[in-house]
Amino acid sequence: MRHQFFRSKFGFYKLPLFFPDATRAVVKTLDSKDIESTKTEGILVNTYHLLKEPGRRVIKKFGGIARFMNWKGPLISDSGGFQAMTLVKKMPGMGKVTDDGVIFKPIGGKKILLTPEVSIRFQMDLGVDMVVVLDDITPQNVSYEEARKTVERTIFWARRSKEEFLRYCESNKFTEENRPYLLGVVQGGDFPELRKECTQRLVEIGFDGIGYGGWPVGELGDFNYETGKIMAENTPSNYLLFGLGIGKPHEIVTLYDLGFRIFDCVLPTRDARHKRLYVYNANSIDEIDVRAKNFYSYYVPDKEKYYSDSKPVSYACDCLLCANYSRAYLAHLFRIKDVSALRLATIHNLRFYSILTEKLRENKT
RNA sequence: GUCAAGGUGGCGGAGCGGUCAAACGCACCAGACUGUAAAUCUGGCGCCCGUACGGGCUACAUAGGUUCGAAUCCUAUCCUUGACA
Repeated sequence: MRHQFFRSKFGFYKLPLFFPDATRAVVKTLDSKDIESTKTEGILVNTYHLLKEPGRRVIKKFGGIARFMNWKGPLISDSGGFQAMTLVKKMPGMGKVTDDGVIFKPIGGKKILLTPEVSIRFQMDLGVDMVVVLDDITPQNVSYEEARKTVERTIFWARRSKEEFLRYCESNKFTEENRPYLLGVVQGGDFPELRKECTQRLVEIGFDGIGYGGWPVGELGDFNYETGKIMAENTPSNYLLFGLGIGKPHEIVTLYDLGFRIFDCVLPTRDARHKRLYVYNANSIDEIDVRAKNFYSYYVPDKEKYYSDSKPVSYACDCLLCANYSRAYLAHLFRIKDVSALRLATIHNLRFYSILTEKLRENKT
């Protein structure tokens, strides 16, 4: 039986949940009350970014990130590996990956050594509900041999992370009931046998769930659902399956059907800032059918044809934007480059995603 | 009225005899964005034909002229801005 609920300091939340990325303890252009208004239940923050700013001391003083940003809901932190790792692998001048961890030197910043232990400790200090192990990301288009190496290192690090996690829980007197979830991450790129092996070896180490790591989409935007299937088939039924960095609405629906229950992604928020709003192809929230073939489309807010359009962006939405303002007004805000355009668009897209998870919860499959 | 500077594509603004359908910016159109170096990036943008390489047509206030060749030089006209009356 798959999990039905996500345990958080603030209670139990029905799955599935989508966690927009509040990488630096803020969903860009929104504050915590805005996020709440979109009926978004949880958010994801990033270890690497928060380690840099505001840093360990401030976090400790507030007793965790939730109080720091006044967020009262599910909270997950990412290991920080993704940023350092993808950047270092893209631009070797910025640092390197060794068995010990990632040494990363951002432009104009000071060197940071991120090890599995450092990552776990800091995430525990953040006081989140789920911590994610540091993993070695399999880059796109690498050989089997190279992919295999990343899997080996991912497993090695996962084991060290687990040990560090147990140590921390013990010395800080966490119990099985109040400790955070620990998530392992599956690598192996597009090699099914590697993903399978990685999944099985993570399960041997023992986690509360595993995440779909690396790049789920190919160069042509084709999503690799096969990996998701392999993960689901090779994990105990009480494991939480997490689609890290996933994804587009229809991808979430498909992975949900495979057993995935947690997702996080920058798409709704970044797209909003880049003038892409998501709109259900329906005339009311009740009429939305997330299993219909093309159940949503994109709306580009500042087109000339909308300059005087008095309709809302969507009738199948009850967000701050759709409930109060016309397309014409939004277009105007974007045209004069007022920051409120980004805020309203972000609020709208987050509400789109929260409606998506609401629909999945109703619609048992 | 006199003198001066100037009139370039939807707008701003380069160019000042050939390599100019005209830099660059804005606007507009299309596309991308998946554990956020991203309020970003890419492409198109006179008209017509072609998927494209390309070809044709009309264009740099208007009308003439000089030249093998003009947005670029000359003349006239119209307009704009500034200075002086």
